[in-house]
Amino acid sequence: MVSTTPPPSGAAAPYTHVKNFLMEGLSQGRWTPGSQMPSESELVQQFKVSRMTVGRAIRELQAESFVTRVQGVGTFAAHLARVSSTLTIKDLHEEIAARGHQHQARVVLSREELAVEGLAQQLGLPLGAPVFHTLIVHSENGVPLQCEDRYVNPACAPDYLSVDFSQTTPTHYLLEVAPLWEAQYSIEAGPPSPQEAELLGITPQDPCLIIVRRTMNRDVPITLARLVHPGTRYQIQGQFKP
Amino acid sequence: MVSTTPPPSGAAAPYTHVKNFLMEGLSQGRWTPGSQMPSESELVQQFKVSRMTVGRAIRELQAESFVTRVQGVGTFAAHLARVSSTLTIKDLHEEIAARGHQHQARVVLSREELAVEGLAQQLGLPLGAPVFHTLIVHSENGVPLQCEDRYVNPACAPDYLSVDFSQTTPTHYLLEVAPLWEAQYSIEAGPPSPQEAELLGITPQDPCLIIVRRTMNRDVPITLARLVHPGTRYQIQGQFKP
DNA sequence: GAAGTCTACTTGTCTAGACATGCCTATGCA
DNA sequence: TGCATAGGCATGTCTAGACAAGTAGACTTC
Repeated sequence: MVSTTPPPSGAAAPYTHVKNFLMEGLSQGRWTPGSQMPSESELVQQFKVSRMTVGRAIRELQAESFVTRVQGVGTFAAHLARVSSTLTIKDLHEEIAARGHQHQARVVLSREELAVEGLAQQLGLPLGAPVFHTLIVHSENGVPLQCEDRYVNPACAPDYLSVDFSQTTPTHYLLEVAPLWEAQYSIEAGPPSPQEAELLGITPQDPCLIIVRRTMNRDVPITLARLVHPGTRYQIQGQFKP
Repeated sequence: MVSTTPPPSGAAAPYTHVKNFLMEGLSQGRWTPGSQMPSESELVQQFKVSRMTVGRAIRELQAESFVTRVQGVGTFAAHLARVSSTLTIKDLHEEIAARGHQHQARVVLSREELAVEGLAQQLGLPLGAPVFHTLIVHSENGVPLQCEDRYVNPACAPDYLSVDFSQTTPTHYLLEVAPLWEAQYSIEAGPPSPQEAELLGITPQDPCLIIVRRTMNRDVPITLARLVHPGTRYQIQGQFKP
């Protein structure tokens, strides 16, 4: 028993053994969606571990929504019919930096404006209230990648207009001001506006990937952003699990 | 006896108290990203609970990526600079049904083909191996919404071609055959092919939202799908938290 | 001064048992 | 037959202590 090499599979923590056993069974259809899975005490006997250990394995599967549990009844294989899943969006600056490329930001516009009707509603402000408005073009190695048209609630970031956005991104700054938030987004394909086309160096006929995102901190809207990307130069990539 | 029973007025489990305390501090900037947070033993003393209880609270925050932990060093407020987050994709059929609308599927093509080079590689099959190929147009109340061009690994779904896809969707069927999977995707904006334009009733100049998705079950590729949506009629919506 | 060693602290994990809560069913009584 | 109750079982949660493993700083030795 003088094994110097820690075997990655054999010497794993007991709770991962239980978890893997359950995951395997789920992936092989051993427990079909909705059917009852082994109880904690059965797994305790089978794996010769304590109930806390089994409980942790199952609870993690529950958090990943592979199983559902009902107190007093049991644990059941989850219905995975819905394809709702998680996928990932990265901050543009980091994405470019991760590729080892140069990120440039050109601030086209940065001023205070008065909110018109739809905007005021989206930001939860009265009609005609002052809002901050920036328009920034982000480039990778000199090639325009994103046109960022953003409105910001002044109450959440009073110093927003005095930030040098050629050094940092609005997203990054706003994350510091309000670190925790939720966002609603929509992703669609469409043509750029004439101004956006000019800023991105494309024609108004070129298809663009457009993300509209509204960010809120505890029901208080922080910012509303329209991100326009040339379809030929940008795509969202990632992976997800059910 | 006094300490074990949670007071009926407090009503929440102790580990949620700890978790809420930490969450509040994070949301109020009490611990800035990267700074060290209280150790488990400090929280044990502060909340007068056992280490398991504190550990569970912190571990859940870690799973939600609010904190990062390093063995032997401590727990730290996570850098939320990356906007990597979860967003949701729903099954098209359910999405339409949820709106109370009618979903129709027209099977344009359903046959076995021989894999050409790029396709064979993507599906992990030898060159010239048989693959299943379907081309289906999905409509909402008669309006084409999606052109689904899909290749399927026959080993994973031998009966794929005999399924009536005017009744169910390939996604739904494949979920039953192989309930657990991972997927890689890319989302981009681009023009449709001439055939896709005709099937969708649009012109080849209209911008489209194109999702390319490869689904795998434990490194075994199941299916490769190209989903083309008219930009004016379809958008991905959802919400996420950091 | 550089290299190795010791120690304190932190997270990672497990145990064995306990009480509480919720659900189902069998039993007993009217 | 109808209803109330008591078990049985499953999950939900907590405790107090234990050992392992990794890190950083202080200390000792060369």
